[in-house]
Amino acid sequence: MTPKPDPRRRYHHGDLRNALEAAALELVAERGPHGFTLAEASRRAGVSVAAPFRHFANREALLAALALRSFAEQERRFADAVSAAAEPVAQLAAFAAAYVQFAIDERALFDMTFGADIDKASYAELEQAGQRVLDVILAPALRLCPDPRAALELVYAVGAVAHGYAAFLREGVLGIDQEAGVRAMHGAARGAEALAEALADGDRPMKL
Amino acid sequence: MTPKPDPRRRYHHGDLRNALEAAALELVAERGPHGFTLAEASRRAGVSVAAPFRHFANREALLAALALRSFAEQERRFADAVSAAAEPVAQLAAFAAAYVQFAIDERALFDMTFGADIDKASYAELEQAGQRVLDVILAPALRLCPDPRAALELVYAVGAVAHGYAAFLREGVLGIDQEAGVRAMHGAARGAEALAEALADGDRPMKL
DNA sequence: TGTGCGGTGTTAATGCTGTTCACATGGCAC
DNA sequence: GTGCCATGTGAACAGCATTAACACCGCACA
Repeated sequence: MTPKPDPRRRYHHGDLRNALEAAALELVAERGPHGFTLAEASRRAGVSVAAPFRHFANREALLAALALRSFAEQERRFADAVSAAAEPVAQLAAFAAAYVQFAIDERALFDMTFGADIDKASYAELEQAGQRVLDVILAPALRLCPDPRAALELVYAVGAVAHGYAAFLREGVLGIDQEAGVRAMHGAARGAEALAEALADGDRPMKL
Repeated sequence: MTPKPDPRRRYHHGDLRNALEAAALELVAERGPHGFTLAEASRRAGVSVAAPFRHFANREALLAALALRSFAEQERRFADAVSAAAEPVAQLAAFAAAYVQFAIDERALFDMTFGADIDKASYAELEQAGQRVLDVILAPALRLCPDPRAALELVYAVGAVAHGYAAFLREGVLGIDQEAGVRAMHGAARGAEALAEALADGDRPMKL
């Protein structure tokens, strides 16, 4: 046998950090958002249960690292989606649709960012990364609402409707079949359009 | 010492089920959504760690019971809020505001219903109770959209924006001060109005 | 007024978890 | 070639959910 038919057999794993993150995502995908266990991830990576602590301060730190990756991936995807549309309203709708699409395609990654066991206050970078995700639609919002304060409100409104549909979909509120996903994407996109047109400057402010 | 300076000292607690639920809510309020532990709740109720299993099949069942209480309380509150408004659009806005208000006032209860460790599929009553919460705005939605299918879409859209703001607030995305809560309520209410007017029949369907 | 049964509690034990510690290994800089 | 340091190991600990066997005691029934 060559010395390493399986890289995990070596005393030094070589890429344990990534292996652990991958195993964690696997576990979340298989067992749900709380099915992740340091011990099980270690087992899958072929190392002892103490090994992860050389790479992460604790269990939460591993989850935080994954949440960071999730936000980065979201930012990338949503920026692509936004830049594929021309008009601000369409850009906001594209963002909302992409948000729901991400929750479908990368359910495990999506689950890391909300409701995971992460005390966000302990990870300042996480908050910033989360904000950057919403910053993706700041430019189109500003084209609709030149007042920065109003634009920010539009950003949050569109983010809220997108996140709401994604959360409903994830919880099965809209059903568990594939069509539920399609309805969620359409609903989110249509909701974003409605909010954009209602909150855009030039329209009358809503009564009360 | 008298035999029972503390009612919890008796061999039979008398109201352990409720005591455990109360302790669980206390723990979630103190330590966050995942700070709940059967063992700690038992300690606070003054019983052994095995006692809870006389009242709940397992840890998840206790959480499910609380989620059920949460949905019931939501239904009650939201129905009140809706019936306090006259016009359908205002009713939807009142629902959204009340939704966020609930997330503020009863954070622990709110946390039980989303992202808790409950496998909803195992608790059919939970799904029904969750649906009933949204049914609260079915009547006003039907007044705006006589077509039941369109009305349901409006229900989900308003629910999504309300839930999105509540989730953002809970995660600190909108800030952690009291004013963030106010902004979330206003945003949710305004978003609900915008969605209601955009999706109401008689208006032109959104382009695309 | 006794009596026994069932619901509700206890103790003890199991196996899993996160975390820490002292120690082992081995690749890389010198 | 040698020694250092990052990265691994194994053993240990405490806390957790869960189960099983046993203890208590109030209430229905005689």
